[in-house]
Amino acid sequence: MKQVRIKDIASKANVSIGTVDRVLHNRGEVAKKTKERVLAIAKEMNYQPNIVAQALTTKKTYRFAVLIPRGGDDNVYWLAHPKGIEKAIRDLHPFSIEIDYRLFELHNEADFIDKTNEILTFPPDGVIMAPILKKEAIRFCEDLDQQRIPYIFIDTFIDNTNCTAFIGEDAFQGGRVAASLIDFGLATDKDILIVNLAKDLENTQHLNRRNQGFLSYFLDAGRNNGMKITVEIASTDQNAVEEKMDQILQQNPNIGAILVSSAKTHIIARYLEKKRVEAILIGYEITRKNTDYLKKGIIHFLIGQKPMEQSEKAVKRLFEYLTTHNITMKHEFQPVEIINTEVLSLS
Amino acid sequence: MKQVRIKDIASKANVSIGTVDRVLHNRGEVAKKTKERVLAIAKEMNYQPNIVAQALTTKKTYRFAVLIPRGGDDNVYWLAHPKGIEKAIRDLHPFSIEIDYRLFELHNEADFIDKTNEILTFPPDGVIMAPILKKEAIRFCEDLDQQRIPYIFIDTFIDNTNCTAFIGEDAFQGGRVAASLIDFGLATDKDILIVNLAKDLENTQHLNRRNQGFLSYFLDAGRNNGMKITVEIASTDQNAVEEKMDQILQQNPNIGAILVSSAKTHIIARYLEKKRVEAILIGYEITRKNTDYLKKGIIHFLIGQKPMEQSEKAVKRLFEYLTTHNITMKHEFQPVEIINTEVLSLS
DNA sequence: CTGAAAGCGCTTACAG
DNA sequence: CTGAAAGCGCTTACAG
Repeated sequence: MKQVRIKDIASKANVSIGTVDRVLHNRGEVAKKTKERVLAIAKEMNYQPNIVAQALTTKKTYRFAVLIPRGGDDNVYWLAHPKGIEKAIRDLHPFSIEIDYRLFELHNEADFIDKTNEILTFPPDGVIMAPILKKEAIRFCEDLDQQRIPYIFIDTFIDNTNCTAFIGEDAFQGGRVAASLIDFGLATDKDILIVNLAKDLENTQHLNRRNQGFLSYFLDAGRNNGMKITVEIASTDQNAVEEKMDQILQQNPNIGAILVSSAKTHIIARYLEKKRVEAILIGYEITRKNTDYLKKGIIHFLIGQKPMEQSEKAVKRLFEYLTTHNITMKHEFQPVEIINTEVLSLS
Repeated sequence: MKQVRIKDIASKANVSIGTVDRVLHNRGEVAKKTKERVLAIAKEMNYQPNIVAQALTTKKTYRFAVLIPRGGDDNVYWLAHPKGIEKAIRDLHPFSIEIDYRLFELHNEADFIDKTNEILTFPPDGVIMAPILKKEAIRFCEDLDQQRIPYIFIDTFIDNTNCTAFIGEDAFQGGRVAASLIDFGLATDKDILIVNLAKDLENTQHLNRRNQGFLSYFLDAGRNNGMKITVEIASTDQNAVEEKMDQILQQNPNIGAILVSSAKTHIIARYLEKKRVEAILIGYEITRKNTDYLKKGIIHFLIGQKPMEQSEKAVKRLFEYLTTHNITMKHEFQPVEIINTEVLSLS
C-alpha cells in the first residue's frame, strides 16, 4: 500500500520520469505506444500524484472564478457565500488558491453575460457558479466545456450540463421542515397561509419545491386540518403587500400561521408588526432583516440553508478535483437548519 | 511579503542552512552566540516554515492520542466523535496523522488513569481529551505539561490548565434553546416537567448548566406561566423510572411538556409511549435510541451539540498548533442544532 | 560546533 | 520523441 511514484512507473515502463510526466499531464511529444504503455502501468499501479511534492515544485496558485449574485444588506444570503470561500481557502492552506469574484446583478442578463465573458478571457482553473439565469448559464457551461474548465454549481442545479458537482439546498425537504414547525406550534383547526413573495418570479423553481414539500408534509402526517391557502404577491412594495394581505386576512379570519417561501419573510413580518396581527410566521434565510424580526419575536423560525458551508464545500471539491480528479459526491444536498432567536445568539 | 526561507536567514546570519535548522528545532550543538543571532534574524524576518517542504522531507506522521469515553449503542454521542476525527484526517490529507484511540469506560477512574499512563509512555505529539474525571484529568495535564505535549479539551472544560484550546457545547444556551421550543409549542397555562435522568450524577455540571439556561429563558421572556417542576431520577432502570414518573404525573396533572436534560430522553419517551401520555417531549443528543422516538413522534425535538464537528475541529486545531504554533481560538462553543424528524431525514 | 551534500516526489527547461 | 539535470524548501546523516 505504499506510495507509487512516477519513478516506479518509469522503471516499470523502461522510460525516464520525464516521459511519464509528459504522459500524465498530456503535454504531448510522446510516441503513441509509449504513452499507452505508461498509462496502462500507471493505472495498474493505481498511481496517485503526491500533491505535496507537486505544490512544492510548481508553487502553483489555483485561480478560481466565482460567479454569483452580488450580495448586499438586502441580500445577505449572497454576502455569506464569500465568507465560506475564505474559510475554505484558510483550510486549504498551505496550498494557494486565488479567487476572482465576478458578482453579477440579480436578474440582469446582460451583466451576467458580461461576467461570463470576463471569466472566459483570463481564464481560471475552475469556476464556482450559481446558475440562476438558466439559459445564459447553459451557454456559459458549453464554453467552459470547450475550454475544459471544470465548474461546480451552487444554490441552483441545471440538468444536462457537465458540472463537476452540485451543492445546494434540498428545497423540498426545506419545505417539509417549515411545515413540521408550524404543525408543532399551531392549533389543529387553524388555517395556514403560504405567501409566495418574489419580484419577477425569481427563483420560482426553488420556491415551488419548497411549497411542494410544505404541502406534502401535511398530506403525509400533519395533525393540522385547517385550510392551506396560497397567495402570490409579485411585488415587494410595502403598499402592494399591505393591500393584498389585508384582503386575504379579511377573507380568511381563521389563519393562524404564515409561511413565506422566500427570503423576503421580513416584509410580511413588518406587515404583521404594523397591523398587530398575531400569527406564527416562518420563513427562509438568515438575513439581517429577517433575524431582526426573529429577535422581536415576530418571525418564529427561519429555515437556513447554510450558504457559507455550501461555498466552502464548493471550493474544497473543486480543489480536490483539480489536484486528484476525484469527485467525492456529484450531488450534495446541504441539510437545512432550524433557527430561532436562541440558536441564533450562539453563532 | 514573499516567503522567507531558511536560506535567507542563513545568508543574513553568515551561517549554513544546517545551522539555522538546528537552531530552529532546538537540536543543540550550536554556539550560544550563533543561536541568538539566528533566532533574532528569524524573528525579525518573520520566518514561517514552509510546511509543504517540511512534509515532503520528513514524511512525518503526527501521532495524536484521543482520550474519550468508549461509545456504544447506548452511548452514541461518544461514538460520533471518532467520525469527526476521521473527517478531519481526510481534510488534512496529504498530511499524515495517526490517531491512537484510548477509550476509557465512563466513571471508571482506574481505567482512565491506566489510559493516561499508556499515553504518556508512547508518547504522542498531541492529545485530544474529554476531561470528564476532573481530578484525574488535572493530574494528567500536569504530566503532559511537563513533557511539553499540547492537549485540547473537548466536551468539558477545566480551568487552570494549560490546554491549547477547548471546543464544546454552550450548555446554558442549549437549555435556552430547549425552552424556546417548548414555549412555542405549549399552551401558556400548562406546567413543564424537567427530568434530570442520569446514573451516578454523571456530568452533573453540564446538566445543571442546561437547566439553568432552560429556566432563565422563562424568567426572561417566556410566555408560559405554568409551574416548572424538577425531578431527579438517579436510576435509568425502567421500573424505577415508571414508578417515579407515575407519581409525579399523578400529583401534577397539568404537565404539558417534559424536558430531559440528558441524552437519556428515550427512557422517558418509552414511558410516555407505554402509558400513552400525551406531552411535548424534548431532550438532548442525536442518538439512535432517541431518533427512533423522534420518528415515532413521541420525542418532538432533540437538541444536538454536533459531536462530530467538535472532534473534527479539535484535530484541525491541534494540527495547526503543531505545525504553526498558532492558536486560532482558545475557547470555541459549538452552536447547538435543533433537530426534528424532518431535519433528520436529510443527514 | 559547523558546513556541504543527498534526498523527499515532482516539474521544468535543455540537450540531443 | 526521449533522457538527464536542476530545483522547489526543508531535514538528515556525515565529515571535519
